[in-house]
Amino acid sequence: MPVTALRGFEPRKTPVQTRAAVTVGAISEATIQVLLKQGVNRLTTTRVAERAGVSVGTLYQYYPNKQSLLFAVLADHLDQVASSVEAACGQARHRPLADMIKAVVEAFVDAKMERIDVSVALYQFAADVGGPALVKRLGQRSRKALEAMLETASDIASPPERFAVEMMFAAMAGATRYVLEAGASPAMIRGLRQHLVVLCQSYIRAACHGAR
Amino acid sequence: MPVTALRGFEPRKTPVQTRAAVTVGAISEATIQVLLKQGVNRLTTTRVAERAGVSVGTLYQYYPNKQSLLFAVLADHLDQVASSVEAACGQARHRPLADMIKAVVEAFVDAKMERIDVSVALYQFAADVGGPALVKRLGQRSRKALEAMLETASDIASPPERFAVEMMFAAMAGATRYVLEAGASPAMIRGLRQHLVVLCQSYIRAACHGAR
Amino acid sequence: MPVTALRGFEPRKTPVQTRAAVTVGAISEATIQVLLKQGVNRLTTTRVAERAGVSVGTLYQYYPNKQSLLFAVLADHLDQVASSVEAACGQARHRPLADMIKAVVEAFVDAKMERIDVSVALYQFAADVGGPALVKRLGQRSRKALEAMLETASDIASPPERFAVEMMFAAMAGATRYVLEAGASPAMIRGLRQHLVVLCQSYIRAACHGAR
Amino acid sequence: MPVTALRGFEPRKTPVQTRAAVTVGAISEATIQVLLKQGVNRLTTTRVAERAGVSVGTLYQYYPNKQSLLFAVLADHLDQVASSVEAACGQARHRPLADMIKAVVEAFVDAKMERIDVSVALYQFAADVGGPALVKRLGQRSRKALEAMLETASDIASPPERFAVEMMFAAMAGATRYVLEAGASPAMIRGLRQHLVVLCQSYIRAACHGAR
DNA sequence: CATGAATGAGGTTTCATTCAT
DNA sequence: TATGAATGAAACCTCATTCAT
Repeated sequence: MPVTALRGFEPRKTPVQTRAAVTVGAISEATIQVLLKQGVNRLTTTRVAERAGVSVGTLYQYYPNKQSLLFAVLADHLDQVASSVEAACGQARHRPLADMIKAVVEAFVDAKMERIDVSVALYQFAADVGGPALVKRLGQRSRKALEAMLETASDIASPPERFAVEMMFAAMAGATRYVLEAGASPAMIRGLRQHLVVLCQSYIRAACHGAR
Repeated sequence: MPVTALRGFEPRKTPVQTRAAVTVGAISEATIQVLLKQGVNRLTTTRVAERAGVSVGTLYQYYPNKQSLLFAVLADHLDQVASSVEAACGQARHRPLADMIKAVVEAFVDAKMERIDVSVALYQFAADVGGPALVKRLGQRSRKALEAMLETASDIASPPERFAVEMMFAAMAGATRYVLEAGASPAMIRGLRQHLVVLCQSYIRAACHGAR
Repeated sequence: MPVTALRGFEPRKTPVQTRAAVTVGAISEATIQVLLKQGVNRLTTTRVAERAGVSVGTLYQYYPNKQSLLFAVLADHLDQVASSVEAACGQARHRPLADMIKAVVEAFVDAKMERIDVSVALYQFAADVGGPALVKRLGQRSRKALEAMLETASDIASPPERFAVEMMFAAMAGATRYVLEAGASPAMIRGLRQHLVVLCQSYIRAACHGAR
Repeated sequence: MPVTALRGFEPRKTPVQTRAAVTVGAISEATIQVLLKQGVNRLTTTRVAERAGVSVGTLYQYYPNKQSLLFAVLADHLDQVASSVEAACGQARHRPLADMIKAVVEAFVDAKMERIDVSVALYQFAADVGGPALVKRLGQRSRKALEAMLETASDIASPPERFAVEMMFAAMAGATRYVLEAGASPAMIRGLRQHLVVLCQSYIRAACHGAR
């Protein structure tokens, strides 16, 4: 499904030359800036180009249309999150289950919170731009990393079933979104981080028992 | 805070005459129809009016702008969900914790799934229209109902803290959204329903222990 | 020219019954209020009716269209001004020229200033509504009164020619408009009143000499 | 005060390329054409663009909204008038008072009459568009030029006070407007030109005496 | 007579995208 | 290759006016 759902969003050309890479970076950053300062509704290609210091024409050299631009920015962000999760999974191998979950959940939350404003801003257009499909892709990537990690847990007989891992991810991502969109105070974010650990730990433990 | 966040979305006038009430209903229904058949991007006030069999002018007699129309539809939906949750909380009083959670989670999921298409469609514009604030409000309402119910649980010493209840709701709502947006198959929805029960039960149990 | 220019602006029916007269008065007053509080661009028939405490339908019972309403309000105002000028002309008969002019100019300015806000507000739509023709009519009326008065001046051989009288009126009305639209301070209005007397006196005196 | 009153009417960008300059000129001219042929009420941005041979979008590249377009046209016209007055003031230096006044008044009237249709048409919307503030600015500019000229009059002891100069301008502009809006015949315009000279001469002479 | 819901043409404005320079 | 002027479809929204109740 992602394959079709995501078609047509890829950027137009890969920046091989340095100048091009700089331009693409500037456009990407400008998109986020405009999004933060003006909101989705005032996010226009012209404004992005202006802020990036290039002309609209140039923007369209790198992105075939507006959607592809937004898609790229969102994909970038989710990529970073996925990488964080994968890294955490890699480092937590062979440790007890509780430690594993803690490490992964905290990595996820921290990755999201590193730039709270951006995370929140991206929710605004995710739906328009293939966001769900991208998130699903992120979910799959994370699930695989989680599964690989859980295989190595030092204190469980059998790992939880695939669906449970996906559920855990869904709960983690969903609850985070909920809290962020509710206008997260720093205290709430701390609370989220702690409670999400407990939530995921207890769920996965229950899911392992159930799987026996 | 919702108070300010939601300002300006209220409908324009309350229909006093019968004819007017019919009109408002038709517009509301038409909005959902257009949303389902054409998607958010093709949802224009003109099209909605057309489908409702009234003129645009009439639409604007009842809704000051497009946002307020979408807001009303979303608010309606969330209201129904909140009512389901509250009803379930009311009926599950004085039962053991596990039963309570099961009842509430299933009520929530079932309310969302009653019209899956609508639920999914609403996510598309929720962010534009004060959705987060509305969802937060729904969260508060549900939390209160949950707390009142949990007070009466027959098998726990002390109820979980407020934040835990909110977390549970966040996880429930967030995971549901994730699954729905991923393009839920009937099998997945069944899985969601079952697993969400386990997830919430184990989390709340853990949260109660932690609270001791 | 006024005859054709003004056709179609007359109100629909003359209020013979008391209730009707009250309604018409309320609508008229409401028009001015809306004009003052919301500006020409927000002056709609619905809003006027609302403020007047009647329904739009009722408004249209008395005025065939929006223009006729505005026309009536403007005509009313100009009528009051014309009456003031005529009264002043009547009272100043058989006095020396300078006194005459003084009396008339002051009557004119005072009539305009009695409700400065209204005077200024009316300029806003005068052009759309046959204002110039109405003003011309006012000019003719005033000219006749002035001529009749000047005939009786105790200290001039021959009265000024018709055109000169009209010019005087034009200068008086025009300068007043200029000052009001420039955002008249009380000091400026006092200045206007005094200087306009001098201006008209010296002009008419010159015009009489020239006429000899 | 004009500074604030005029805010928001400035054009959007200055044409740098030749093509752009041509476009702006065409739009400006088209505005006048539409105004003359169709009247204010039928003056729409779409029609103006059409007549100018460009798309609406192009119009909005140069003028942020309809008002700013009308404002620009009005400002242009008033600028020409002001320039005429200034030029006349410059040329009439060191001449006797009567000559000065004659020169200035005739310059003013002639500037206005050069394109009577345009002058009259502009009155139609001046009020909506910051006209009064603009006219006030014109008044100030003219007053300064007049004062500088009057300083050099060969036959008066002391120049008239500031307010008198402003009054003269107000009377001149106001009377002209009155005559034009009354539907000036050529004969009336000749009359206006002559009488306005007398009016201003006699008034200023009186004002100088009064100032002694 | 009064009401006010309904009408719908038409106005203003935006913005993704193109293409001549 | 970069530029940015131009495009124009299409969106939102208003408001004078009518007419069934």
